[in-house]
Amino acid sequence: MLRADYPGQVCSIAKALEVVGERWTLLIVRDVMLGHRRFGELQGSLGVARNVLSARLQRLVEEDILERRPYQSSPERYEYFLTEKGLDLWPALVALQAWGDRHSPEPDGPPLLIVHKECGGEVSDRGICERCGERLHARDARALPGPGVSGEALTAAAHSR
Amino acid sequence: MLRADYPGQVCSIAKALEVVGERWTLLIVRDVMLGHRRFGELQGSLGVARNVLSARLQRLVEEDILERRPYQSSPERYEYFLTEKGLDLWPALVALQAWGDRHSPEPDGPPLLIVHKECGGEVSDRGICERCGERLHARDARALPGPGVSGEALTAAAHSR
DNA sequence: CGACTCGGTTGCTTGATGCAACCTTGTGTG
DNA sequence: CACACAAGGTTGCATCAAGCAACCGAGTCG
Repeated sequence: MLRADYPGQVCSIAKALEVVGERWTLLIVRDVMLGHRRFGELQGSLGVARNVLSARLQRLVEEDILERRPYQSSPERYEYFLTEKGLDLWPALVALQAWGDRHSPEPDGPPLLIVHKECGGEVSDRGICERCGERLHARDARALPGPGVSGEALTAAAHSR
Repeated sequence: MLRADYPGQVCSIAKALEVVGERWTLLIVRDVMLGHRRFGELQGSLGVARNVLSARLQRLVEEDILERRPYQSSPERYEYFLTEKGLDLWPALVALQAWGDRHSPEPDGPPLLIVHKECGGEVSDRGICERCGERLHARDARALPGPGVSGEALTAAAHSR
């Protein structure tokens, strides 16, 4: 997506999409949620062009969705973490994932399962635990490889390629 | 957003964004949910370029998110309606709107309130009625101008500019 | 007969994206 | 010491999508 400003729109969806509606942005957020924190890791996992990734990360930090923290000095190297604002995107991502699972399903089932950390129940499209009924937030849930994920993809993920 | 294909991604979020992640697409879906059904109406409301709107509508119809129905013949004129697949995007839109409201609020409050048709209760970011607790779908809810919408915007909306 | 409406399409310009090469700071190897 | 390699970018260039204005075709209105 282009750097999207939607002039004249009063709508909050438009405002949200101005930030997270650019191409790659939501996928970057998802990847950070899944534990990818470093530039190279994100680049390899997403296959996005490096300059574009660089621009998106900068914008996400500016918008206070990601935080950039050094994990070593000399040479300085950085990791990206989600802020509270970034973590708050979780329900939207869960809803999108559920929509994708429902309407263009993998033959063997969903590639990624989201489960409630505490009770192990599956999480619904509304971000609510199907087992215990609790209304969850990003930190309450964990993603597991689902039945639809292929062997090679798993291996690739294990090597965090 | 560009016509986004995210090669090599197994993720359902990526699959969802391939379709609805293009620039303008989600805003078009939102607009149709709000009752804008015709080409000119959508174009005026969104301010999107006509060729882009045309391309998006075509793609949305191909993807079975919208349905194109004639409402008169000679000359043939068409309206766009959401399919079930399109209506299923509602939870994602609600989540995005809630995120926008929370993290870049209008000074006077949200521009658009979503309420449960039956009981009039406000709808949470999870698409659940705050009053009666029911888990809602697109057809169960209605959007009302909220406190944050300015007088002129209301007038403009009334004239469906 | 000319102006207007609706729902587009066409052509041109601008700007974002994809790709490969390069840079900088530092470590490991022979 | 020279060389290769790693991480995290930046730069330059080609391509493709978006924005804009003009046009089109079928039909209605005055």
